Amino acid sequence: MGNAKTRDKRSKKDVLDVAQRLFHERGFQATSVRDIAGAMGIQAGSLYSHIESKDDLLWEIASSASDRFFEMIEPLAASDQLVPQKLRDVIRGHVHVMTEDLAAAAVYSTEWRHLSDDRKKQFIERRDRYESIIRNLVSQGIEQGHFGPFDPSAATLVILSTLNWIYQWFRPDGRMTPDDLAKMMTDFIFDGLKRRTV
Amino acid sequence: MGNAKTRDKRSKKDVLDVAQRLFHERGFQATSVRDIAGAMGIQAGSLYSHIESKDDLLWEIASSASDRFFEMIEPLAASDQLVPQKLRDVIRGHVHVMTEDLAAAAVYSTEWRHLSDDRKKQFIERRDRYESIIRNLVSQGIEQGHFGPFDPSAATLVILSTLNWIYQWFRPDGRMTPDDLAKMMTDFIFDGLKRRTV
DNA sequence: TATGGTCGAGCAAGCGCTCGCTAGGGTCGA
DNA sequence: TCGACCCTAGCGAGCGCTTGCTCGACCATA
Repeated sequence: MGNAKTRDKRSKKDVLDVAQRLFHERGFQATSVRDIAGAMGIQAGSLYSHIESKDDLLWEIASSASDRFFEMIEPLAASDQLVPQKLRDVIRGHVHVMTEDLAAAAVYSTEWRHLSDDRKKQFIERRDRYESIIRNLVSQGIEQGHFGPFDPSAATLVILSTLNWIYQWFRPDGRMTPDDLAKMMTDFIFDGLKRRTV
Repeated sequence: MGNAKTRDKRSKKDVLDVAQRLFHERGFQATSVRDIAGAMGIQAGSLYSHIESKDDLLWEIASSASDRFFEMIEPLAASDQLVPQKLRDVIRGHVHVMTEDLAAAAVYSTEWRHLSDDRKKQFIERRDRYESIIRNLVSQGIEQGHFGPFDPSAATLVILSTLNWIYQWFRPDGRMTPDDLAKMMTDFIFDGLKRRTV
């Protein structure tokens, strides 16, 4: 019937945006395709002119988030900075990738586990590769005497814990900017809570 | 009493144990009552001589986990230790409550959001009260000059991020014991990654 | 004999997804 | 310039299946 609204071009990207917002708010399993369609003002069946399946939706959101983390980390890890500075840059980069799209960050951090088995496997492999880049930095930092004598794997997981929970509490309209958050995260991870009597 | 499998008395506790294990493994929404019953070797309908509803199950798991955190923190916060020592004790206590029951920890950390609206509200209130006890310790530590000049709210959330992600990666059969983990967590949160040249 | 746990059939609602169909816009040959 | 054509985005009915939950019948134990 062609009023103004229906004439707006809807693309796959629109579906992805709505879907990741709802996946963030309610979780993947608790979001039906009717919910997604409803939030776009169309019928459930109509979604399928844009997408193949609900699982594809989750996959595209999760894997493109994964891509963004790699695009961020690879140049930083390959730079000729000292190891502690590289790690600082990576932490700042990770915070920025997350805060730029909190909904995607939520999918990347938790909703991926509802992927189909083979895609889940792929996702985990990629995520482990990302993790190992950070673990290498931590290991090198320990070997070079910059960092204390931690277990590199555990230390890496603790760092990523801190970073991956951000989507749970950070609100872009709060009093902290992403830059504030990134600075705080690096300070905290490097120096901890204690006052330094430098 | 009972010798064979079917002769064992099944209690509500058995259902809760199985349910929280599955909620941990697959998430609340992805676990059907038939899954729970199946894992116990009975039919779905039979579950309902033990429980009222699936929502009740989630509520009892989440709120009894919440209880355990309060039972741990209240005496510690009321002790006459110095503030930094209190916070160390609380961190260690939090790690132990989590590692003693990782499945319950998972429900406490993430699955609570599938509670019905009024119960969710109750849960959040309690969790916020727990959080505020920690925030008070952090604030006092900052005022007394033990800790650096952080925003107490943000610092508290960062601490809890680290702690609440534990259920995602800690495995009780791994090479770290809960005690190792607790020690590492306090060291990390207090001193950060950097080597101290004390 | 009374009771509490279990079975298994079954209900209404919701799920992901498919289907035949159509309105409207763009393209193009005559 | 105009009709014939296709394509895209959407409708809405509905399929096969699963969901949380109910209920009468059954039966071993106390």
